[in-house]
Amino acid sequence: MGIEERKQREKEQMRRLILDAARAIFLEKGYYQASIRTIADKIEYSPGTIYLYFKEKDEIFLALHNEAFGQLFELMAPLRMVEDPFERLIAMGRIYIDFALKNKDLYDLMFIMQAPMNMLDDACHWTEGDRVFDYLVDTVRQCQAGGRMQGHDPSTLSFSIWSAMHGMCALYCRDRMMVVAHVSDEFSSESELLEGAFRCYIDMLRKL
Amino acid sequence: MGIEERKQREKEQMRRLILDAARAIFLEKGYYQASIRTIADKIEYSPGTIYLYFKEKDEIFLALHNEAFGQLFELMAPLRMVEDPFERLIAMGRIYIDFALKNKDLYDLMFIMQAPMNMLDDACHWTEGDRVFDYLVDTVRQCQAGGRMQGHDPSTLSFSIWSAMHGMCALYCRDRMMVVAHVSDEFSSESELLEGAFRCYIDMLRKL
DNA sequence: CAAATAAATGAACAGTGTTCAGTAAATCCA
DNA sequence: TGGATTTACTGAACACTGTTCATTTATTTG
Repeated sequence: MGIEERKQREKEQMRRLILDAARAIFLEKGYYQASIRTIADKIEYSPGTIYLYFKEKDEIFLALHNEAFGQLFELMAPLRMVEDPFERLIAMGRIYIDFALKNKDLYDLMFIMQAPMNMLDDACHWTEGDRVFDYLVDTVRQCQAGGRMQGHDPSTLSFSIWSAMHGMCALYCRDRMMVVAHVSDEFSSESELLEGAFRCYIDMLRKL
Repeated sequence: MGIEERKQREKEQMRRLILDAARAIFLEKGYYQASIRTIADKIEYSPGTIYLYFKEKDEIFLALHNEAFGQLFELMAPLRMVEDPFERLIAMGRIYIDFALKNKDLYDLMFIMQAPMNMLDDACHWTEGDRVFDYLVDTVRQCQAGGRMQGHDPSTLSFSIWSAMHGMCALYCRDRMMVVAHVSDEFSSESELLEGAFRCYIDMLRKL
């Protein structure tokens, strides 16, 4: 009898229901407004019920964090079509920054917030992060095999590249870009500055 | 009569008392543990009193944020001694990263946390940030005057450089460095990776 | 010394994450 | 089908949060 299977399915549906509500509130009003009670209200269950599906609030946000990585992976999938590794590296950076620009809060959740990290610092193994980073290291290695960016440890260089990309995105997410004179918090000028800084960096990589 | 002056002085002393307690708790147990009540407990006043000296919690943390910038400025003062602008640029980066490494939570407060920014997004003028950034732009301009890093808008290039530095520090502060294989959250290996990535970046700047 | 001003209090409000005894529904077994 | 058992859900309660404000205490002024 498929009773066990149906229960499993219902459990999964309930998790989905909670996650969808949590994501909606999170994206609309931010992490702190996305309280257990507001999530419970939205799905018309009592607060206690949520704890039957998630051990704690941050576990919900780890799940959302993982989903968001899924989105980013999908956006990066077309990179396989780019044959030249250096061109692929550039395209990868562009996709990364573009994702941050268009999904500020998801980017924040993935790479800035402490919440999801608190959930996995026991095992100390950040699977989603590893996956993106490994792909980056691979690409960097291929660039080096093609004669570019010689004389640097690929992991270290990859981290350096990632840092440069993340730095821009993090300053954007956390509203630190207004120090640059011609940017006064307007989206278009912010994204222009990011584009400009990205071009600077690519120019550096090209000459390395 | 100096009664007004004494009152002013006492008011200032009380602010100091609150800020010192807040900083101590913040550095020991983090932002959320540094609640109004724990601060009030530490200085042996009632919670309500704190609101006679600060409009809201984040105003306390803006003050701490400003103090922290004071610290960073002091560390950067010796840069005036470095004559060659490019050497100065490198030294500046080193001081910046070193500050983040040794003052994780202060760096976080200065460049990552939303708290202090919430206090000034009306005026939209981040004085402390401007000051560091302007100094950076100046240095970059001097480098360009000396023939280095030609063909880039100094502001944009400066932002790009700052981003690269901030990226490393932010990934460090928010525990995203464990994706790099030979780093397993140990301080020494983290700081070694930061040093390595910094050297990579300097190498890039040199060739630009 | 009394009146007026200033400073400090702590209870109260509305919110938070989380727990858990109690209730309601679904399932199992005779 | 009917009663026992397991599962799902509830919502009050706990200990906390930032913030406000009537009340009390202390200081200064006339």
